Amino acid sequence: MPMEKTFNPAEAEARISKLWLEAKVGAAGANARPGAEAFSIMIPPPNVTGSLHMGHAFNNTLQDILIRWHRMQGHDTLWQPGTDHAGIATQMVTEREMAKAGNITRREMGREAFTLKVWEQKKKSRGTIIGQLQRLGASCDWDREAFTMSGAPGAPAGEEGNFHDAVIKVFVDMYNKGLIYRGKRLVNWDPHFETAISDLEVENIEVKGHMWHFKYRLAGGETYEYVEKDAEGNVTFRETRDYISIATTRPETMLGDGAVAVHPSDERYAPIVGKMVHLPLCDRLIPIITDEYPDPTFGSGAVKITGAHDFNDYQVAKRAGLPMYRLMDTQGKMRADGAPYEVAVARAREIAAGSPTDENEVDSLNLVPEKYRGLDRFEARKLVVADINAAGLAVTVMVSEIDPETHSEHLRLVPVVEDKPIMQPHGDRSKVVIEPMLTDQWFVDTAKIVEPALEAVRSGRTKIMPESGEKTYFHWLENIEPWCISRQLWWGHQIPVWYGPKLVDGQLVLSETTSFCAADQIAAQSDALDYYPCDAYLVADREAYAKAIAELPAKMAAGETWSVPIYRDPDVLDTWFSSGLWPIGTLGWPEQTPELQRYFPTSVLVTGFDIIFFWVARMMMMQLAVVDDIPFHTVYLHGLVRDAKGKKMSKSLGNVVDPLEVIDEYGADALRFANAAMASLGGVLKFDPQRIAGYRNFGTKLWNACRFAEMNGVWEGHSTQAQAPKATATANRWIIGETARAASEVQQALTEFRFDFAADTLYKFVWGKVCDWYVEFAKPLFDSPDAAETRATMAWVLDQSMILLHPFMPFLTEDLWGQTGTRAKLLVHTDWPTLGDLADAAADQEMAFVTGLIEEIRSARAQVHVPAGLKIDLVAISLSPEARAAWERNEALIRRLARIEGFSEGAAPKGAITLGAPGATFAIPLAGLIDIAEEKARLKKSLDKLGKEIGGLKGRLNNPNFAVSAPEEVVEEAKSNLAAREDEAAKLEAAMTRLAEIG
RNA sequence: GGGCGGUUAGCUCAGCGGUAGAGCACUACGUUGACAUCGUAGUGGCCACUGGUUCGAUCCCAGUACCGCCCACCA
Repeated sequence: MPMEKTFNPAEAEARISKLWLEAKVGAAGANARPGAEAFSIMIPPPNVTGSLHMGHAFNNTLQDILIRWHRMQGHDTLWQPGTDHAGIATQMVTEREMAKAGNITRREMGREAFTLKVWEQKKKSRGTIIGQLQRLGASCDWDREAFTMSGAPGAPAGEEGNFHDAVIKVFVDMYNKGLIYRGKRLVNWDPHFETAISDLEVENIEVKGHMWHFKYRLAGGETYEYVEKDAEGNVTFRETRDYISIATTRPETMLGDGAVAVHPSDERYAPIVGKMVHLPLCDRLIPIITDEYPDPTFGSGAVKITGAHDFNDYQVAKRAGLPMYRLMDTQGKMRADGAPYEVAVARAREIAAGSPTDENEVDSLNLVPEKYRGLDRFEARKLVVADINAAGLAVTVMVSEIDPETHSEHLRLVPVVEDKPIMQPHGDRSKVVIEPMLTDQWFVDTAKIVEPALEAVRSGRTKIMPESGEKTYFHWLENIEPWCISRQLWWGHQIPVWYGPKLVDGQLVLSETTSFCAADQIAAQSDALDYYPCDAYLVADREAYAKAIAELPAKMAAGETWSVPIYRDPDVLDTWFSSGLWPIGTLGWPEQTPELQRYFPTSVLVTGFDIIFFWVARMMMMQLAVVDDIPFHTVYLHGLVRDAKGKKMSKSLGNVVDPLEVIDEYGADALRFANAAMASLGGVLKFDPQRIAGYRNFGTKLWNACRFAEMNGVWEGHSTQAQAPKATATANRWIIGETARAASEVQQALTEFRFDFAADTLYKFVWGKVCDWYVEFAKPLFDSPDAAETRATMAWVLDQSMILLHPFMPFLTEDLWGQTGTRAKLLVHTDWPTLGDLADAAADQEMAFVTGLIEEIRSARAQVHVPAGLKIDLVAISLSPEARAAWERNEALIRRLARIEGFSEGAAPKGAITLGAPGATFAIPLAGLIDIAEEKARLKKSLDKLGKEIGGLKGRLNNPNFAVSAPEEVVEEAKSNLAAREDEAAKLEAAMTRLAEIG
């Protein structure tokens, strides 16, 4: 059956995809030579939140190119696929879907039932993602598909695996090594999801804010002289004050202030340091303290200190030993729990006066006055400002106003409220304002594990490219902060820690807790049994635990038999804690599997620039901490895919491009080739559909070259040949050399991860060399004695084209492969060529003469408007022996491609166009056809260009310093260049003279 | 505020010491034993600016301007 006129992606992709899947072409080790080196890539696992976007298509195209390239080279390859449970994001998507469907909420449903819902979401999204990857042509080992929560308790059937075991084991090991700790710290709190998040999950966004100025009055009605001086020490302002002025952008937090801080060197406030001020609206006194933190030149120089709601204040409060009163609940509302305000504030006064307390009591005290309790933090802000203004405690300024009715001017005091852009932290998922919140959380002590991760890159054991990524990596790791890994979510790996009452000197202390970190509940209970002098039993949660503990003393007193309750930490781990283990976890660790031995450390990680801290740095730290080895040898970082104008693709802008739609319209190969061509190092990747269309056309071009070959019997009896055929015809020798050159350039480019160079090389070779020239050369050769050799050459050249293009355009090339000759193997498993240098200098030179001459003739014809269909004559004015030989061997070709009728040798006729070629001068007699003026213009243009070049070369050669300083070969090159240009110019001058004779 | 990158043809980008490149777009013409998803020929650049190094700079160095991205606690 003859070939179709064009490649049909829709039909072929489905057919070939099925073929590959059934043959398991991507299985680990498929097509590996015995004893072959390993090459492995772990897919960056997509989140099971939905479907893949263009960034994924780009990222996975590059990985597939690498994997296919290595697999064809006979290496032992593994491309490990899988997905990420993506805790917060997937929980969010599931809740949103539930809300859309009008179902009950997560809390109404309960943890266990909700988790099952998320597993359903996972299943759905996973199916979409795998389908998309397969449509893109990704040749992963699909039988090894992994999931970051496989094997977790409560996982439905079909979700077996041991990733969960690996995660838990790492946690337990790190806990035992003291690399993980729990503590009450100020963390970024997301009031929407009601969970802590890490620093990296916070986006600072500039918003319009305000700065308010409040007066905190000195206790006991005291006053002081407030004096401002200029740089020379001259007094510029002086007044008697009974207050200190503070500024804030977050007035509602003043309810939790523990002090006012001033810089120790700030003379303005020296008289009142150590004194107490009234905290407005709160019936509390707080001290004026000194700390290095306040900047005396900013605002009033005095800062209110709210240790529980600001990261700077937290540090100051810790240094000064101030109590940190938490004001808000998990939803960012002003607290409404605990004792009435009067009771709480009375206790706070006692504590301020020196009454002993502890962290837990301070946290339990609700110092929010009754009228603000339960208000949203932004509502509370408005009310606090209004109340302060009403109390006359706002710093004010005198303004003059014109009464609109009486037109009389009068002065009025108004509170100072500055409009001020402020950087406000937002949750990267929830988009709500993040609240610094004092809570108990788990942390990885990153300082203890960061050094090997830095060293591995410094020493080059792991290479990050481009180099700028390396700098970013160092900068972040050198300034690493503790990593908060606990999340108050339901979807994720539950922290393997159980709590029970503490034993001090053999005595149970019910008010305190101790922890048991163990791989599972049975192990935890066993640890508890070893620890307690009695039995221990598991209770459902913290509330049940508190109830059981409360009942214990009575039981003990009554002499009943009793045992202690323990409960499990309800929190789950940050998603990145588990994705941080992706390289070893997917290979079966902690089991010492053959795959782990074979494919770890992995060869390359291909991922986006944006994820270097979240994932790359953490994988480095975690793998080195857990198995004491680097996770990958090379990290290839790429930019983010944007729309054609460089705008970020977002649903709200409506410029999101779905990769499946692109594949439907242009085919997967066109998208893939465009991705490769765009993959220059660094920068933004602009997605332009026109470019995709261009590469679709490129595929058609190759297709039609193969179709042309088919029409000429090239494929009859053809079977795959690794070695180039022996050829005598110049064109055949030339294209064989060009093919080998392209192959080695592609090899070099891919070795250096220059996908763009590789794509460019292939495009230019297939279109510019094979289709533009070789196919044309072959036409006359098919009618010559060299026909058989030409068929063999063309078959070989096109085979090589398919092989070299296969990693980039797998569907089209596999389809062609199957339609063209007898194939021992699928193309996906065909040997990658190692051709060496097959260039034939003589053939190259001769073909350069031929193509040059043809282009000259065509150009001349077009410029003097010779009708395209008209055949013309050619006269050789002079021919060197080499040029004569080249002419004679290629006459048929040149005649055909340049539309030449008669050929003669002799003197240049009058009224002719003159053309130069290496070692030869030709003329086209066009009496009657030629437009003298136009031809003169053409010659003049050429002469002008030559003149410029000759001028430049002469200038250089006449510069005495050039000959002295420049390398000899550069000088020689300039000389021979000059000679060639001058020769050419002389020919054109002669032509000009002849032209002048007739016109 | 700190760090990193960019500025080359109308657009998107390569190049990076020795005569400026590609694709797309544009213009003209379409004859050829595959291809109109095509062919042939063309138009189009003070390589951001200012200095320096060099025989020679788009390329190296310094500075300036503008544009990105990342990080950052000025209340």
